[in-house]
Amino acid sequence: MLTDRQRQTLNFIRDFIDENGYPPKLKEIGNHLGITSRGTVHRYIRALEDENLIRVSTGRSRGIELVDNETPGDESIADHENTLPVVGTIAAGLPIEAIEDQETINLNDFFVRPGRFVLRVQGDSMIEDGIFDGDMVIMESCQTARDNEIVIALIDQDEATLKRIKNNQDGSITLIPANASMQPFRYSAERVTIQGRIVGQFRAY
Amino acid sequence: MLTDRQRQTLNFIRDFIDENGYPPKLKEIGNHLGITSRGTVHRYIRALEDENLIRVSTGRSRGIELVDNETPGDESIADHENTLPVVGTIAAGLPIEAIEDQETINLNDFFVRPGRFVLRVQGDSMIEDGIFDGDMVIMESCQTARDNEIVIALIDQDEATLKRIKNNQDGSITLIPANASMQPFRYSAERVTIQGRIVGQFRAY
DNA sequence: AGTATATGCTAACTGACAGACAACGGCAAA
DNA sequence: TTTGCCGTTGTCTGTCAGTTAGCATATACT
Repeated sequence: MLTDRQRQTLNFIRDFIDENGYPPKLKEIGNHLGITSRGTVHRYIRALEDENLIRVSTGRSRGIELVDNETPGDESIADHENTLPVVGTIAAGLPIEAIEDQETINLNDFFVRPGRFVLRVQGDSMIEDGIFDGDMVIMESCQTARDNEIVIALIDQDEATLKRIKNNQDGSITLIPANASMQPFRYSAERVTIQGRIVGQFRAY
Repeated sequence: MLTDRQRQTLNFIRDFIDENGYPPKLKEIGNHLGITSRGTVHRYIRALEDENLIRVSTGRSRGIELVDNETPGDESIADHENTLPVVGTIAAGLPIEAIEDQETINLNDFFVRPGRFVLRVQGDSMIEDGIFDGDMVIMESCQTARDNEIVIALIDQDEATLKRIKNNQDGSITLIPANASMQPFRYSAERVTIQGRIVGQFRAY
C-alpha cells in the first residue's frame, strides 16, 4: 500500500512522462513535491520500485521507467476518464481543496466482476444496514454463504428476499432482516436457496 | 535511454534536416548546443547511433541519416464488459433467473462526471440517511445547495462535515445530521461554505 | 513512555556525463 | 603537394545526478 507522498510521486512521474516523453530526475520530482532533498525523493523511488510500480536503471540520470501494469491500452485513456478522485475522509475534517495528486477509484474496476449483477431493492427490511428502498445492491452469484452475510435467499422456489443469513446448528437457516419492526424467520435448509451474496451497494441522489 | 544532451542533439538534427533538407555537420550541431569541441558532439552521434535513432556514413561529411521510427499504434480497444446486468427488483420477488434481455448499468457512466469526487465518510452523523461510517460518497462540486440536499459544509474555513442543509429565511443556514442523538446546528451564512453536494453513495462489503 | 512509521534535511560517496583538447586520417580545394 | 576542413578516437577534468547514511520531527499505535 502506498503512502500519500508515494502516490503523489508516482502520479507526477506518470504525468511527466506523459508530457515530456522522458522520465524526470530526482530534483524535478522533488521540486514538484516541494522537497529540496534528493535523498528523500530517492526513498520514494525505492519504495515504488519495491512495489513493482517502476523500474530503475541504477546510477543513470532519468533512469526511471514505468512498469506496464496489466490492462494494456484501455488504461491510458479509460483510467483517466473513468475514475473519480478520492479526496479524503470527511469527518471533522479540513477544507476540501483542489489537490492534484490523489488516489483515484474506478467504479467499474471496483465492482464489476464476472458473475455479478445488480438488483434494485424494494422495501425496508434491511434499513438498519443502510440499505434503503430504491437502493441498488451488487450481488455475486453463489450457492452458499457464511453467517452474517447478506444474501438473496429464495424461499420455496417462489419468493426471493434480501436478508442477513445465519446457518443454524441443526441445518436450518435463519434469515434476519435489519429492521426492528420485522422478525427473523427460520426455515429448513430445503426450503432456502441462496442465489447470491452482497458485495456492494450504491445509490444515486 | 537518452541523456538530456543526447535528446537535444537528436532534436536539433531533426529540426535541421527539416529546415535545410540535409543533415548538419558536427560543428553546426556543437554550435547550436554551445559546444566548441567536435569530439564531444561526435560522442553524442555515436550514442544516437547505438540507440538506432540515426544512421551514420562513417567518415563522410554530413553523413547523418534519420532512422524511420514508426510507432506501431497500440489500438487495443479493450471494450471491456464494463457493465453490470440489472436483473430486477428484489422484494417479495421471484427467483433470480438468467434473463436474456437485461438492462445493464455502467457504473462509470452512471456516476463519473467532471467535477465530481469521492469522500470516505467517517462517523455516524448521517446514519439515518443510510450513510454509514466507512461508506464512500460521490460529491459534486458546487457553491450553493437547495434545502434538504446533503452537502459538504465547511464551517469557519476550518471544519468540514457532511450534513443535510436548510437555508433559513433570515439567511442563516442550518445543518441537520441524520442521527437522532445529534442536534441540528444553525450558522450565519458567512461561516458556512458549501463545497459540494451528494450525488451518489456506494459501499463495498 | 516506548516503538514504529512517514517525512524531511544535510553530507558525503560514486559513477555517468559533458566539455575541452590533442592527435590521426580521409578528402577536396588551392 | 600542400593546406585546410571534417570526421574519428582517446584522454583528462570538472560537474551533476543518483545513492547511501545519519539525524531530526511528527504522528499513530502499544
